[in-house]
Amino acid sequence: MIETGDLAVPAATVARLPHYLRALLDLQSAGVRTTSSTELADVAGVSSAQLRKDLSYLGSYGTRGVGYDVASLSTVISTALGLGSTHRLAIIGLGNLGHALANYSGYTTRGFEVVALLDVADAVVGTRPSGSLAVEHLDDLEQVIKREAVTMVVLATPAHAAQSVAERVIAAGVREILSFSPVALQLPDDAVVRSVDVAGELQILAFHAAARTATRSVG
Amino acid sequence: MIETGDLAVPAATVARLPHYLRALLDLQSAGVRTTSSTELADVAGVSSAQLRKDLSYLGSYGTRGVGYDVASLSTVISTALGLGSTHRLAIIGLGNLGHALANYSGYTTRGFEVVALLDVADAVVGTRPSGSLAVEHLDDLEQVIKREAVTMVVLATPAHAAQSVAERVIAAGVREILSFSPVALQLPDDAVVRSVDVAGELQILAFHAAARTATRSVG
DNA sequence: TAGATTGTTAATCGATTAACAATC
DNA sequence: TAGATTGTTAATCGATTAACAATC
Repeated sequence: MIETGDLAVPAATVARLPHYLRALLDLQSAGVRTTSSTELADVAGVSSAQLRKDLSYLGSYGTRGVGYDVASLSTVISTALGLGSTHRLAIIGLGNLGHALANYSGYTTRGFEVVALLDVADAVVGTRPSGSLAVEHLDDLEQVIKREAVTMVVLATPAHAAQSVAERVIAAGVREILSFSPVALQLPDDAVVRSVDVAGELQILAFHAAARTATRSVG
Repeated sequence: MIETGDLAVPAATVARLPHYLRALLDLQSAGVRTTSSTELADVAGVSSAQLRKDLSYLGSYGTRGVGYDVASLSTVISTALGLGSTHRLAIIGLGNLGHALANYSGYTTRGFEVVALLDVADAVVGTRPSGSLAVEHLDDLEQVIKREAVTMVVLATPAHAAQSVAERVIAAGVREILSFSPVALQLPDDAVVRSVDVAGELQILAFHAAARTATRSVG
């Protein structure tokens, strides 16, 4: 359960809210004005029971017998997700992945803005990987976070650097980190870290592939 | 529960096995030969009770009073994850992200090999984004999958193309897909899809940030 | 009113935690 | 033997599902 002033939302529900928002925006751009829990759940890839249960944690925004207004429900979810205010991102580490993340168009669209890029390599510092922002040196991390009022950090450094960089980020007052390093960061409890581990995801798929083979040859 | 010939492993446990493997390899390269559930759990970022419970699904590979042999436990987990055989990957969509994924060094190392790159853009087909492999045209998807004996696909296309490309991938006999498109793919039950949604992860962080603010201002 | 669909309750299921007997 | 640490059992907790009363 993640407690907000007025709401208490299970972590599993929070993790699905972005899917619902995406599904609503898809429906909206397809011209759909009103939807049902069945339709929306279908687009989002969950069961209608789960969708209704999840939405119930946010309040009661549907109309019995009718369904949900697409536009207003997306506002409700956007607001719950804190996308009203803009989140200012710094991307740390501009290797392959950091470079791609700097050029990713996904956040600029809604609620997120990349305001700083940082790295340690002389070859990279000073360049403009996304055209606009120039990469600054990691030595200046604390100043840059303060100057740009950074509220979230995307960590795309090599694994061996992730822990120490994360500590500096936290010390500088940032609490939200999205890490692409496959290491468990040891940080204070009030830090929120989400991790994306591409190799790990592939290994999970490999487990399923192995299970399929083993099951087929036995059963 | 994911059933293998001899094992039944909960999905939540499977999702943590890559962390354990990573932690073991870290310990190994630090020269540690024997570890305990406490130490390993610490490095992997879980509780020791959870680690022991998870490992128990794979069998009984520790020694009471002593701990676990780092090298042999990593073999056990590697094998369970199906990393003994090599998995042949095709990356579809070579925009920003696909380009970064093609150059990612993480998989080449262990059990995974990128054997094909596919895209639709004339400007990209024929180029060699990672130096070696040339990008082929998506029209030839089925042939390429057969020719290269592709077993897993990494989907990095724009969202609107993801569903139809995924259907072709499945029809061509591939069952494991790692998708970077933030859409719920509607596929047969025997397909295994893992999704990575960067914007979604940021939104989850934003929820936590909003919760923090709301709680602080109330409590 | 009759039909549709929400929001909620209760039942089920799965995952986590804690504690300890087994055993090196 | 005494100390350490696993593997497992039982208790708790959280998440999902199903069913339906409320209500548009």
